[in-house]
Amino acid sequence: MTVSPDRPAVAVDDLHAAEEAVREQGLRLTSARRLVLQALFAARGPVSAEEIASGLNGRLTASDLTSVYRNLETLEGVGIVRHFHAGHGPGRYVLEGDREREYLACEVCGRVEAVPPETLDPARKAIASATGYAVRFAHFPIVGRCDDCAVHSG
Amino acid sequence: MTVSPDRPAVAVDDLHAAEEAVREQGLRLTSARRLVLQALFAARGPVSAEEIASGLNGRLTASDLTSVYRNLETLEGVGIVRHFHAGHGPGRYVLEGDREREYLACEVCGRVEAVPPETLDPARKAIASATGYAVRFAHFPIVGRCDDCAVHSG
DNA sequence: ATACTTGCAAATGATTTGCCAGTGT
DNA sequence: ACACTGGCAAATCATTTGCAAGTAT
Repeated sequence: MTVSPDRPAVAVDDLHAAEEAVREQGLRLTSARRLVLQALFAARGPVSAEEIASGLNGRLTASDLTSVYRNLETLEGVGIVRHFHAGHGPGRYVLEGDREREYLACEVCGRVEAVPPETLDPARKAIASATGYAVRFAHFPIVGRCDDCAVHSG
Repeated sequence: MTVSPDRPAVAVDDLHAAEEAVREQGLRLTSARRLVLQALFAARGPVSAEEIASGLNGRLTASDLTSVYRNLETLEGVGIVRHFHAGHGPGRYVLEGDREREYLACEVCGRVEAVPPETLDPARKAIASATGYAVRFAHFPIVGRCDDCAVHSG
């Protein structure tokens, strides 16, 4: 598939719930796995695999980048993690518990902001009636110009 | 910038017009450059740098991949070419003359379809009033489930 | 003539794969 | 015990960069 297929999202509210979800899949709860989860909870927002592996730049225990990638993939399989691409550069990973957040990226200033899903429901509705597509602005952000940048240019 | 900045688009209708546009920028019209333009016109849709370099799989003269990348970048600077990402995998390049087309990608079956901009104007309007963003669905497609796939699954 | 370009090799960045040793259950 | 994992090296994919040789203007 070209884009990440839809998986049933599993919203977990804390580290403990996440560990439960992992166990429920018959997966082992290893330290590397736990570290990835900890980082995701500590980050409070989208982070790259690299950032997780570095322990969020030293704030947490560092771990092996390969394992981080493998665990992120596993956790996406479980449904508690998701990733998206905000432009060129590494993918950004988030907990599904940051539920349904969708992203807006400004093509001028580069800012990426998250909005709750309700914000985009009208747009979703408009797209559905125009094209038949049930949209999720999850894997890619919506790209445009933010207020500020629209004002300061053509 | 995280995403490709907005450039004034220059819609060219044929190879000749494209070559004029290149000349007008004081750029040289080399055979490698011309080959890239030819491929873009022959393709009638999004193509990867690799596909262009292969001469659209043998239908045209092949050329060096590095030069293709360099020329695509140059042509994006001129404003007659643009690229977007339909998912993981290589970027896809299109002529701006395929003016303002925007893309819808189905996350289930992987289909990517182009729609004319008017189709998405209502959605654009909805996003603008909800967020203040002036949206262009140009650098990334809109990801969702197409009609067919929505029917055959949850 | 000479600056812009090409083409090839090598580098880079992101991510994946192979493989064998390590460890949860 | 034994299959699931971790860690490290090496491979892969997309794209970029360095540089000497080529060529539009």
